[in-house]
Amino acid sequence: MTGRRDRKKAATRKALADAALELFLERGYDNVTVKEIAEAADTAIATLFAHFPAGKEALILDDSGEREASLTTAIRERPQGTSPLDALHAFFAGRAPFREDLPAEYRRRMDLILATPALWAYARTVWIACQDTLAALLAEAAGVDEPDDSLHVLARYVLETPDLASARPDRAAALAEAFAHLKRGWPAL
Amino acid sequence: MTGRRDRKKAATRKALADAALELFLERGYDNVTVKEIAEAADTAIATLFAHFPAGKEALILDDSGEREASLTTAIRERPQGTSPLDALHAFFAGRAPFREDLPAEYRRRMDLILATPALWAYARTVWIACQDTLAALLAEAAGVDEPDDSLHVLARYVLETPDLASARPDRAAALAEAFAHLKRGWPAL
DNA sequence: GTTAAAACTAGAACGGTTTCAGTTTCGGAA
DNA sequence: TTCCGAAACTGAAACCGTTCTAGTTTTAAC
Repeated sequence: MTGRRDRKKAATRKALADAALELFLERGYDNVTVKEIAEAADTAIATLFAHFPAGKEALILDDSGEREASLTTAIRERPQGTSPLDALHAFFAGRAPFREDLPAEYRRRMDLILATPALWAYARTVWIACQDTLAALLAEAAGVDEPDDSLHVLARYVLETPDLASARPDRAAALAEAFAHLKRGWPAL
Repeated sequence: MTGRRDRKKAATRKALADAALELFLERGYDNVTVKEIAEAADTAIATLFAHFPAGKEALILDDSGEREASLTTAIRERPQGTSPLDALHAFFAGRAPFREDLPAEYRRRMDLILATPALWAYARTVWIACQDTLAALLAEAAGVDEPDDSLHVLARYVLETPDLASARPDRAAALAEAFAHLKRGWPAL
């Protein structure tokens, strides 16, 4: 399953992502070209795009379903007596950029993303892409078969909230405010 | 004020926008290059970007503050006894892509936008850019001095709703559903 | 009529992305 | 062990949107 080939492939991918992060942190996202990244990782540009077909942004914001998985656990394994919306609030409040006490490594990375419009926009689209999954999870939590319009709307608002709250002076307060209103708007959850 | 120079400038701009729309409708947004558009309008590529610095998408989605103005009237001049949220609901329900009985000219254009991810995404960002304006309008309607987190959240959710509702099978129903929940979530409005 | 600003121009350059044809590397079947 | 085919990788070319540059034309104002 994990032969030499797969190990080498993973190594190439990691070399690319590492080189990209280092260069971005050093000189800023917009001042680094994919050619430089490929050279730093000692690969061809075509190889870079073979590993990250979603483009330059994906070098930093590697998705691979990790988001959907974390959302799923956040809802499915929430403490008893906790509403799905409270679980989601806690989920986001415990992550960057809302949680403050994170290792410097994470923080620098998040600061880069927050400071780079292209990266922040891409991060948002990756979260929004979870809308169907989240709507299904909410339906499950509500004991409904299929998510209807109402749950899709809620899922979208929830996933939009981090982007929105991050732009406010007090991010955590804005996040809490948003979830408070969502709870009022969807009292059944 | 409107001398020959301004008239010619406006003509050039219109020639570019017209050529773009015609070519896009004919062959699809992604199958038309800016070079072709410039040639069809008999201008240089540099001229195209001088008129539409926001890029290729702006050839179709010309902004120029028209959106903010229409939002402002929708809220300020709403019928007495109508809540701001009802006014916004009516505002969006009366526009493409929610209103169905529009001239074929508008419809083809909107179908193009809906069918082209780049255009649809750009349209969304232009609407989202009205967030501060809408938050201020909501504050004004609520008799508050400055919009707080709560109103900024609401403004964002409202502006996000058309994009969201358009992706649902019954657009108008999804729009209504979303506004119903927003009204519950912000009962003061 | 002169002048200066503004519109326009052609062409080069840049950066992200795709494509292509060809090479190397490896896993698995024979 | 050998050999075959798939997969990773490569360099180079091409494409497209966008910006830049240096220079030309047009027009408004004095």
